[in-house]
Amino acid sequence: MNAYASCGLVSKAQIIFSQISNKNLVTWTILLSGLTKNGRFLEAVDVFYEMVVLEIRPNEITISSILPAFGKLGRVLLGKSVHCYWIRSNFSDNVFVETGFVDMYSKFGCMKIARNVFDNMSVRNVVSWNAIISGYSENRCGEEALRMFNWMRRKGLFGDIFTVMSLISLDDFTVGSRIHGFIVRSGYENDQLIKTALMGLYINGSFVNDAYRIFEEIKKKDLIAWTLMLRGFSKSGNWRRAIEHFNEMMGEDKIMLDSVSLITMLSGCSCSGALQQGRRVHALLIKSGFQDDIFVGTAVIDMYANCASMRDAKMYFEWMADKDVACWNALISGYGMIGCGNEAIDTFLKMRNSGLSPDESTLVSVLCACSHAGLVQQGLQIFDQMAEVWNLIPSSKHYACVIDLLSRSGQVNDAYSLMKRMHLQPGVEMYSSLLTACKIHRNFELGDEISRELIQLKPNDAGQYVLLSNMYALAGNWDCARMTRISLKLSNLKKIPGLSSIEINGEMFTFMASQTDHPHYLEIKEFLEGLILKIEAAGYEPDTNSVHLDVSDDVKKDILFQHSEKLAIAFGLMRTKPGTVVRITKNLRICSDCHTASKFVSKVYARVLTIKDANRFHVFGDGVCSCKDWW
DNA sequence: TTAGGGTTAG
Repeated sequence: MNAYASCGLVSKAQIIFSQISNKNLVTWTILLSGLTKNGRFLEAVDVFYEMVVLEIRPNEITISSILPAFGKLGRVLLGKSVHCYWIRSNFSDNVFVETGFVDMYSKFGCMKIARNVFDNMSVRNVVSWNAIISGYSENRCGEEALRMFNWMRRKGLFGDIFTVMSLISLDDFTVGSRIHGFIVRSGYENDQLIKTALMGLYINGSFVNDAYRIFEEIKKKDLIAWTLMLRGFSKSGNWRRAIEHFNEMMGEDKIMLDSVSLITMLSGCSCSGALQQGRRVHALLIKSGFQDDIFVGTAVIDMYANCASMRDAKMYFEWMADKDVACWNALISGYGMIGCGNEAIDTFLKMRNSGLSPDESTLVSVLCACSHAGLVQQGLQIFDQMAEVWNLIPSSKHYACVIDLLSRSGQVNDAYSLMKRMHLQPGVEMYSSLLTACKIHRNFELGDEISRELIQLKPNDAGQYVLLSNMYALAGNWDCARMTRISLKLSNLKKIPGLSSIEINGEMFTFMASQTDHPHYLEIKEFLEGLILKIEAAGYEPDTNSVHLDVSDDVKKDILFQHSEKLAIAFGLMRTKPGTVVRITKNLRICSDCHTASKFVSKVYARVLTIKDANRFHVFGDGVCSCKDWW
């Protein structure tokens, strides 16, 4: 049994176990440890219960084998009762069991208890130290993790590869560089797992090129390294590279895609709006047998929803045999983003009828959908029912949705007082909703008050300065607008540049405003000049109010015509056949002049345009937008 | 017969 279990053939071990007529504690324990060693925690807990029922009293070996299952499954009560049993039974000190408890409580997030067990241990080895260090690390107590690491070193223990992994997973760059020397001295620098973990550290810190350098150093790149690098390209918005990387990865021998790599690629397609690549991945996952995977399925629904293809999203959803809350959430938020508020609410009701209980994200998606569709009454009603009907305490995300809902409908004062009344710390997104609404509804007095609070709350956010400066500009208060711009420059904060992307024949093209060095700049410029003339003839007037700079109207127009959205629209019209949908993704919110221009383009060129911005979808057709100008 | 590590959606 042990031989089979040790090389991953637990089922064989189970067969032998069932054939043993005189089972004893040792045979039971081998089965148990075989299951936990192979990640079959649920079955391990079942076996443990069976032992309890049969009154087979576990010894220290049995207990140290089952504890990882409790930790991984979050079985807090069961874990605690076994801890009580251990104390009551007066077992002698055992480093395996005690370390197991430290690890288990760490996984429960109970660091105080974990530390207490650790402090009371009479013997500790490297594994015990690693358990407490990684516990602090996983529970985001970096300082404490480092303190324990230093204490361990003072005790004369060097630490091993697991110690290094815990410190890397602190995801703290300063720590990363501080322990680099330790990594080199320890000789683990060339370990593949360490390299992968370091890649993750770089990617999370947005140093994608550094991550790629490590990736290239890895001689035998495994699926995890490939997937992590894919996430790196995708997370940094380098979608062209992401798609190339994925294709390259599929060409590698001995690489078999798994659900994680598929989900990572689908998530990239979802963020970028790469529908054609998304469809390819959809076909690929069916070919590789992942059609019944509920995680992959949710990622497919999310991808189609984020590519404005709700028909495909719904089709996949209906086709899925097993659905959990996340699948429903993906569909609901899809309807919300595209402005189909009633469909979102309908789907929400259907989900409840199917017997599933909504979770926090469900309610965020539904409230957000109401906000996008301007369904004020329905949104407020759902918000009021949250606590009573679904036993969900509104989080700051829910408040943010409702504040947005009220603000946009013009009830800015109500929204402001709701924010002041709630028992949570107001977040930046709430202030942003209020400030944008103050701008739209020209409530400059409240806008001024809100902006003061906002700058105090988050003085280091460039976006807030821009918003504030834009509001001053709209109010004609150029002095304040200029001052705000100057303080932004002085503070050295960088605002995120607006980028618009479009996928043409599976290739991604990204544009930045006034980017004259773009390889397609000249042909786009020429096309765009003709486009502007055509839509002007149809009645388009450039909205120079969208340019928040104190310059002449001609310069303002020049700036407007170089917006990244317009460059992408022009490129899309140039490179796609008449009748096809032009799909664009923008990382920030669409500007109001580009919104107006898109409506005219859809009419003059008889094309459907979809623009996904940071907030929602705009579908332009025959001179109108699906958002009904509500955004 | 016993404990610990790198990748993933909403």
